[in-house]
Amino acid sequence: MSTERRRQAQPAPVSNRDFPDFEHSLPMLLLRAREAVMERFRPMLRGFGLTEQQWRVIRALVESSGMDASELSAASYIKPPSLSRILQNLEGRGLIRRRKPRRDRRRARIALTARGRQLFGRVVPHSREHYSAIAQALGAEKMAELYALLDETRKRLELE
Amino acid sequence: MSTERRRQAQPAPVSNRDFPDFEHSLPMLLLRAREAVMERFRPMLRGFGLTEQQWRVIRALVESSGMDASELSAASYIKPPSLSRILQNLEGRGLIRRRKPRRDRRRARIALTARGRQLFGRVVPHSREHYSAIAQALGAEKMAELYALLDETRKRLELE
DNA sequence: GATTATTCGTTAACATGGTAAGCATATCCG
DNA sequence: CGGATATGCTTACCATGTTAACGAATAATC
Repeated sequence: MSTERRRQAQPAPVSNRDFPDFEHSLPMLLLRAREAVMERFRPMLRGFGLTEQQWRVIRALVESSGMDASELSAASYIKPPSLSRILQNLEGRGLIRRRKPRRDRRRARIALTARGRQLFGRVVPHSREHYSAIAQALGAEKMAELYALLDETRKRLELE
Repeated sequence: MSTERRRQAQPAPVSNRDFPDFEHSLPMLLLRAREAVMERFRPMLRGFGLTEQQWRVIRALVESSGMDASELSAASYIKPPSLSRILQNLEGRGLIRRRKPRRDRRRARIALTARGRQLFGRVVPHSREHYSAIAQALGAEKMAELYALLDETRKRLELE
């Protein structure tokens, strides 16, 4: 870091006080932190032919043996239009299955196939490793703090 | 939940312990927190015909009167391919300008036009309002904690 | 019970994310 | 010098994000 010239007088060029510096805006910090985490997962998932979002869908499905598309959308935090495309993809690959309940034929019950569960089982150990590495890099304490803060942040901002 | 057959012999249905619940994985928490914040900004930006990313680019440019595309990419946290398209868009609307330095004609100097700066000026007050609302909802204290934690998280995870 | 309003999922249209490859220009180095 | 390498940006391709509108099916209202 030999270049030290960027630290000049700068008569405060427009951006100032209660408008946070670009580098320090909350959305930016959240984005960068998330990117730092995901950089570790993506290559691994890609090795299994999965995107981050496809993996989110599979994970959500594992925990409940079948849900409506709406529930799945909420659980995976993927909006219906995106989810719709993702499900087409996963169905085409035989990882999930869609059924139409007779009583309400607007809905679609989504469930993992055996193939889907099997893939999940193959990915989990790798995922686990990354989580461990992250937990170790951060320390259990800061990790817990961060979790709590993020959750409260979301709660306080969502309702209002 | 009348169907109880999925709980068969299966050597522990894979998902458990040190593999965090889906709802509580770090990437998920970061994503949801960020979404809670951005939900407030997007409609406002949309009112000015801007996407979140276009706004990031403009903000980055305001703070420095001209940068190379690479610097801009790093500053706005948008990868070169996306940035390239965004710049075409903004240039077409007369919000930014591109110039080719003579000494290195691979590079591209990007700068805001007067029109671009003007738009920035019109958006800032609204952006400020949202930031205030967020700061108020969270409280200055938690806000500071969160900033520090996020920044440290990123640092610890990026290098390794 | 026919009309209206809601709901659920999908498609459409445009913009971005992510990876790989392309192309031009600069730089290295024998 | 001149060919091999590296750099800066763009294109290409596929997947997803975001908003709006659509279509089928159900629920609500009179």
